Amino acid sequence: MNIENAQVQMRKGILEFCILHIISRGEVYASDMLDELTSARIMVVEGTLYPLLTRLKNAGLLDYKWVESTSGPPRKYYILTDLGRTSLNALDETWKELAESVNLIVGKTNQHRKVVNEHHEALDVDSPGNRPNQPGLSATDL
Amino acid sequence: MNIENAQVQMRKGILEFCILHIISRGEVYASDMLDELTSARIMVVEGTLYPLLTRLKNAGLLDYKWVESTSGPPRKYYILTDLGRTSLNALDETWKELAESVNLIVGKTNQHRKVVNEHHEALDVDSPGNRPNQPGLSATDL
DNA sequence: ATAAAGTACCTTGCATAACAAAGTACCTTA
DNA sequence: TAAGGTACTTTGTTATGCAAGGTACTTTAT
Repeated sequence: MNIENAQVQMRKGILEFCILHIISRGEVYASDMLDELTSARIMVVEGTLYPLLTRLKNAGLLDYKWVESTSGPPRKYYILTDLGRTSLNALDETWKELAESVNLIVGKTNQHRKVVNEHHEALDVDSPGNRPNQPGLSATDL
Repeated sequence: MNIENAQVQMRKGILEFCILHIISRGEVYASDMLDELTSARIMVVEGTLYPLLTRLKNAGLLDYKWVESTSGPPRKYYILTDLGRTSLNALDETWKELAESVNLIVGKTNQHRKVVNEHHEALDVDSPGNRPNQPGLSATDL
């Protein structure tokens, strides 16, 4: 396990959520989705996206229709079903809660760092006083 | 695939990140971690946590020492290695970027909903005018 | 003593999912 | 008609979450 792996893991869970969001705004096909995900700096490849779309279709969250293209093979344009819309609302909640949970834990760490830092400053007779703008220690990090 | 599955997926990626954060604040053993994760409403079971700790240890991000307990079997107290600390900093960045990416996509959907809604209102001759505080449509959702 | 309950850590087997890579098929252009 | 582009699909590998069951140590109740 390396750090890149962990970063990949972190992105994994939210993919489905993002896909549903993108489709919720109107009919799109796979390349449209890849474009938008890329522009949001979420890197996804075809081998991930297509099976995911198939799973969501089989789960009844998506539907699609074939549309002829003027420049290439026909495309599968996806839309959300009613179930897909309901699920997306639920996932909106889940995302909010998840972000809250993580920020709670990260915030607690920053709080801890701050306390430790103040303790060290109190013991440090050579301390020049306040040290504003130290990385990771400002109140806005909470 | 059901909606619960998607919610589980969403939580998956951030587990490692949260564990590293908790350990970064000082020596803890598994039950301490489970308590904190639970209080942050992140549900994890032993069968998930122990293998994860072993993986992080083998990857060189964690170290541990056995400590006798006054009320039960000995405990493994974990600490971060230097590599673990470096990795945590990288994951802090990753989390920030991920949250930004997701909020970008969710925000775009809310923007879209707003436009669609305004369009419908403009066509709706029976419209009583502004409809403040409609769910999911306020500016603060962005 | 000894059984029962509590605590802590570990392992096995299964299901899911991301991804790389290779494949199929259709369309346009040279 | 061959080459290149676009779009969708499939296969095999790997990682991982988790349920369930296991080992081992300690305390408490009988």
